[in-house]
Amino acid sequence: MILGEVSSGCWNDLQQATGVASMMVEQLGMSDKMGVRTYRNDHAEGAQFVLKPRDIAEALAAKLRIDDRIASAEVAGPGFLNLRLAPSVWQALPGRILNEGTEYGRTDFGQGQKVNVEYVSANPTGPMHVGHARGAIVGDALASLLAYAGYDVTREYYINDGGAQVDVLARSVYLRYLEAHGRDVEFADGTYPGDYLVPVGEALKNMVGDEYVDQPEDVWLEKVRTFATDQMMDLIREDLARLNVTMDHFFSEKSLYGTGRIEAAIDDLKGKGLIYRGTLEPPKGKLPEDWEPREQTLFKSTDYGDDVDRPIMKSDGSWTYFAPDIAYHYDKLTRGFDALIDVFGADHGGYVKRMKAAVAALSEAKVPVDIKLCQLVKLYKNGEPFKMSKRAGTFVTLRDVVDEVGSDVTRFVMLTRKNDAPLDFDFEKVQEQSKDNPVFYVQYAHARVHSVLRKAKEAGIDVSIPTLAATDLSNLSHEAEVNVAKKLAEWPRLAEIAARTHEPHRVAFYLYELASDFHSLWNRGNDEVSLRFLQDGDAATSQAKIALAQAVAVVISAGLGILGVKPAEEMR
RNA sequence: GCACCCAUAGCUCAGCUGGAUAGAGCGCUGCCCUCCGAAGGCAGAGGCCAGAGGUUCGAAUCCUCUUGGGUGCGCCA
Repeated sequence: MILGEVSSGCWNDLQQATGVASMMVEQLGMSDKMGVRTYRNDHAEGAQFVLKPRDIAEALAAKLRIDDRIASAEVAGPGFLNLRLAPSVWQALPGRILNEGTEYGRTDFGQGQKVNVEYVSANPTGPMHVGHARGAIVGDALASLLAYAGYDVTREYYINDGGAQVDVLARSVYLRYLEAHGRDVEFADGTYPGDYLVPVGEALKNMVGDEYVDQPEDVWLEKVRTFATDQMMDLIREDLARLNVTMDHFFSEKSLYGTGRIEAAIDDLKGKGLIYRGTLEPPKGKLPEDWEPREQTLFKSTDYGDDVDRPIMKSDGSWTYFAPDIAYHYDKLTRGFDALIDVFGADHGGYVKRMKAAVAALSEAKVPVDIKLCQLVKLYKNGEPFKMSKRAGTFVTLRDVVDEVGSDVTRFVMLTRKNDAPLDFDFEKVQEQSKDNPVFYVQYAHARVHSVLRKAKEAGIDVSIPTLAATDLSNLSHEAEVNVAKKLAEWPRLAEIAARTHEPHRVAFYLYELASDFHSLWNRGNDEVSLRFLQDGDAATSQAKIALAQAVAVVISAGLGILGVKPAEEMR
């Protein structure tokens, strides 16, 4: 569209390069110096090289210079094309951002595809701990990010209420129940001794009185199990609410049993010839002491890249954990999702391949599944590794963390690292009010904008959004101001990349950079009065500068919104 | 033994589909607050991107191997 007609054998390449160039320019997503790829025809196609990269770049530059949004276009090096955008391009941006609000940066990249994001999925056997928190936050932010990028997102929690661990829970609650009746109880290995079950035992007593006392397990187990898991889920929901994590759907594993749903999923695989009776080789290395070869029902996951086939049924005929999980993912597929994302803890590493194999088999490789593993969170206090063994047990609960530093800080900090890298969480550092604490730095930038707005209002300047959006910014041409505008310009592209790569931490890093550029501009105002946002007696200039500042606030709000963090209007 | 993840400045980490001189904070060095927007600011030093091969016009990025870490490994979820 920028180029006129080009008649050469390189038309396709030129078209592509032009597309890239104009896309970058249109979306303003690039810095003023961008490297346009020098292209050459693929040898495989047998096409001939007619022009040298430098010549092509030269030709391209000549055409690009015609566009008045391009201030200069110069060829450098072996064929790089440096474009400098006209100041008017940057100056037009804040107005656009103010008009669009936090919608600026929203894209239709996802094209409304249905994506299911499964996260948290902590066993309903106790309160959430810090490890769960990271997965919850990463999943939640990823879901928001995808929604921002134009996907139709469903947030889902898989309740593991079908396995042996909830029987253990029930027995543990039963012990607390007996305790509530004044009995002396002992918590054997394989029960949950945590104090958090004390009120659950009491609640059970209040509900059923002494009905279950001295009764055999088959009388009370199922009822206590249901009661206890419900209580635990209430606890977990409360924890999630504190963390500002929302779910669209809670899916019960139990609902898969006895309803033919597991069988249906396995039948699907059976129909594809992927289920068979067989005996696995013993694992190499550390051999389980009680190993003996047994014939089991296996899923042929090796057909889809797994290392060994996986058992779906135990030798006693009951399902393994894997079977309901297959059924759960089968259910997701039948609900018509175009893509699945599972956010798991690092301890599920060995589970990734078989799950991918199962989804690939069930969907005939049509539905991609991405499994994000969140590495461990190491807690520190005053630089010392920190372990809290409070009443809840030997782990640090999510509630402890949120109570101490707040949900905003917890969320942001948990997103300042790639999910597959371990994370250090230092209670002191995350609350520090300084430049090396990204949470504070980003919040502070937002607060500063609001401080400017307050002062402008006091000075009687109209800072309503429509006014600011319509303000002429042509006198904002200082490098520090342009830098901020450029950073703002990156936002839509950044959000899209973060969504495409399923990496919400990129948003956190971007916000830090934006805040950094903004603070830098602010600091320049210390020396150069002309760079301050409020210009005494010059409402028009003030409005122009405030428009830029407000645009920063808008983008920070949008970014923090994705991360699930509330922007601060003032620092205390 | 096998699989997955990781290795970037002294430290903690960024780095989009491979592109120009690899970035930030801390720490270090130097300069800057009697007043003005300093819960600081500006500038600088500091890197064979673990090592070795390979693909490519071009590699921190892709492939193979080696070394060094983390995690997981049948009837636990």
